[in-house]
Amino acid sequence: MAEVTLRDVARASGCSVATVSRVLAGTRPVGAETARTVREAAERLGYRPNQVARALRSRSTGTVGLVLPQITNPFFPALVRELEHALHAEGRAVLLADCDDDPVTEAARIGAFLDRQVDALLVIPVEERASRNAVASAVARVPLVLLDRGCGPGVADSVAVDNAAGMALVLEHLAAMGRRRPWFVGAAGTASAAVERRAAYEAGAGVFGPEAPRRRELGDFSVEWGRAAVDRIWPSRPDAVVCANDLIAVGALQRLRQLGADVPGEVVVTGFDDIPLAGLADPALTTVRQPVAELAAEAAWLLGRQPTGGGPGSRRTVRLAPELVVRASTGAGVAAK
Amino acid sequence: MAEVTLRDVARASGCSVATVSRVLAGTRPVGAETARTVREAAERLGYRPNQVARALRSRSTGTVGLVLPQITNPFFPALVRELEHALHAEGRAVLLADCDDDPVTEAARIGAFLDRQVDALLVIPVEERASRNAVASAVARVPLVLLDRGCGPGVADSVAVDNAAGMALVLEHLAAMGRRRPWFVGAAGTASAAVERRAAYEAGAGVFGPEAPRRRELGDFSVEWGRAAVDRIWPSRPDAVVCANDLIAVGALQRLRQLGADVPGEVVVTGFDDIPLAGLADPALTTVRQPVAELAAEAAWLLGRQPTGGGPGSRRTVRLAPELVVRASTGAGVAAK
DNA sequence: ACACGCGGTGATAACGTTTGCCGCCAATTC
DNA sequence: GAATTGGCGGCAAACGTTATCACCGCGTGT
Repeated sequence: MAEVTLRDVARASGCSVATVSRVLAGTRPVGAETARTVREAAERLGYRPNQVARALRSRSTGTVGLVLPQITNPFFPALVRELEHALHAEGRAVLLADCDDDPVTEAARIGAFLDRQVDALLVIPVEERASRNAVASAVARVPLVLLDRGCGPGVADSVAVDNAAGMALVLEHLAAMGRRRPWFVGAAGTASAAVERRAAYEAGAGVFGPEAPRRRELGDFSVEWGRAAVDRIWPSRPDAVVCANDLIAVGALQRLRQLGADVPGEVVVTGFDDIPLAGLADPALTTVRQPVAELAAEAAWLLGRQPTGGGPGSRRTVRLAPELVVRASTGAGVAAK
Repeated sequence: MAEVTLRDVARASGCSVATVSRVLAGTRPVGAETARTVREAAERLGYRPNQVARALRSRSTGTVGLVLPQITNPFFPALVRELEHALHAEGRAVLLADCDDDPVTEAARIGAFLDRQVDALLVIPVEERASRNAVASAVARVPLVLLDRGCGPGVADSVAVDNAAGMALVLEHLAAMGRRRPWFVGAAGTASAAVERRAAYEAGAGVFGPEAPRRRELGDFSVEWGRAAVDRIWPSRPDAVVCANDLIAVGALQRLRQLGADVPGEVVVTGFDDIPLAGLADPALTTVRQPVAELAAEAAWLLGRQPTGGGPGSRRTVRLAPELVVRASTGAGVAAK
């Protein structure tokens, strides 16, 4: 009932440890008859290879560390799920670290994972600047890919949604619906999603007139901020509120309804990410869906094909195309009402 | 730049590997002067102990496997967060497995974790019956505690919220608000949360009259079911809809509003769990808050104090008290309106 | 016939730690 | 002054695997 080791199987099948290892790992050709005997003995004894010993010898743990800012951020669970599945499909296990949105904790967790000899790291950095050092030093030791958020240019490979394209989809949709006075509610700070989305708004809002790009309020990525922002912009009567993510949009929606505004008649609202909450809001939120499964698959793939501690020469940046999901908050089904 | 090992530190500090190991691990008294030299050398070379080697030798990986049905279930992220923090505080890393609500996957993941020599397992079982075998066989090899859901009596230690007490709080609240015709919308199936909550409703609804315990509809734990259930029960005009979890309640709330019902005036709605969504619903949902942090702390503690592969003698079952969170869906602040 | 190659196998040395055991030297005890 | 501690430190054996090397026998090419 204790631990069955290679030795035990070897003894039971009358051959050497080396041979047993070889037949079980299929690492080198071995006699058909011997193979059968060995496999049978292994089966009979219920042999399970000790992954720790295997890892020590082969210098590969079959483990990747997943480091993220806050698992409670509703965008992440779906991503984590897809990553877990993608990695498990390759036989790799996932070590999880929740950083509590703190760069110091993040650095500590990355270090701990390195000590545990993870084969690779998947990092969703907490911050653009504050995370850079930890990421940069980790990148020298294992394959690492950045997810969802960047960390400065040339630091590591990264895969994320094309925020600019997503925002462009939103603006295009608004223009097509005849909206004229959009207002942007975004997030301050240096996180790449925040920066890219507000830059894209500024770049694309010109079609609504020269003043449009300047109509923006910056706070953080929270429901509370969405509510507060509406209080500040509502007096100037926008006919569209473009939010930098779904949480902000949900807050905006709530406050607008409290103020008696007609959504989507008088003013429409859009989000970004398409978290589960978006479809549940009332009215359901028009938003930009991130291709979560593809993001995960791409990240996992990149991780595999990356030289350990590769030089700074060839950083890849993958940007995946998002998709506009039109729901009631911009008038879908309004005609039928 | 490569791997700095104990040997290197030993060479650099002019003493043996054994001594270095001892000063770094503090496992045995060692000369003050030697200790200083060694520590200095270790620091200078940037020595980091190889956890894999350590694990192989000491037969402890400092790793626990966390196995859950679906990370995308909005109740879990908060729990995962607390567990990760609690375990990390003890220096243990967390391997994560998402089972996609499938008992077969669950068994596979548990097996994989065992092969990886996890020190312990934390399992939120997918199903009461289907998960039993995998859990029972794992329990023989490592400390294991069941979380949130049970898995049959005597299989393993478990910690969960006191569902009966939570439901009692709800019924008490409804009675105090003068409600007379409650209706229960729950989940069929054998998951312990489903069973216990509906049993508690049946047991406690007697105060609303002899018919009350029988006024129930059973489906699953989803928003869609919440919507559908309302369509079935609304014709008989309940003045309270008691839901088995927040997702159901959110669906019910949506449908009731679509049907033009006045919530909370005409009919009140309650949920269970207090997921983030609950506070965001409109009207905000009265619900039963699970003590997530305490659940996690208790589970982590139990895990530590459990003999490896302990006999079936002494299974502990911890039930933590929930808390009623009263919000607008049962009329909080209504008087002020 | 001889050398050569090659499929199949066994010993054995790693991988980087922890730890049991033994020996050394100084300090204490009779 | 010799014997007995007891604190410190080194040697070497594990932990369970994989990888390297050598070996053995047999078929093949010249």
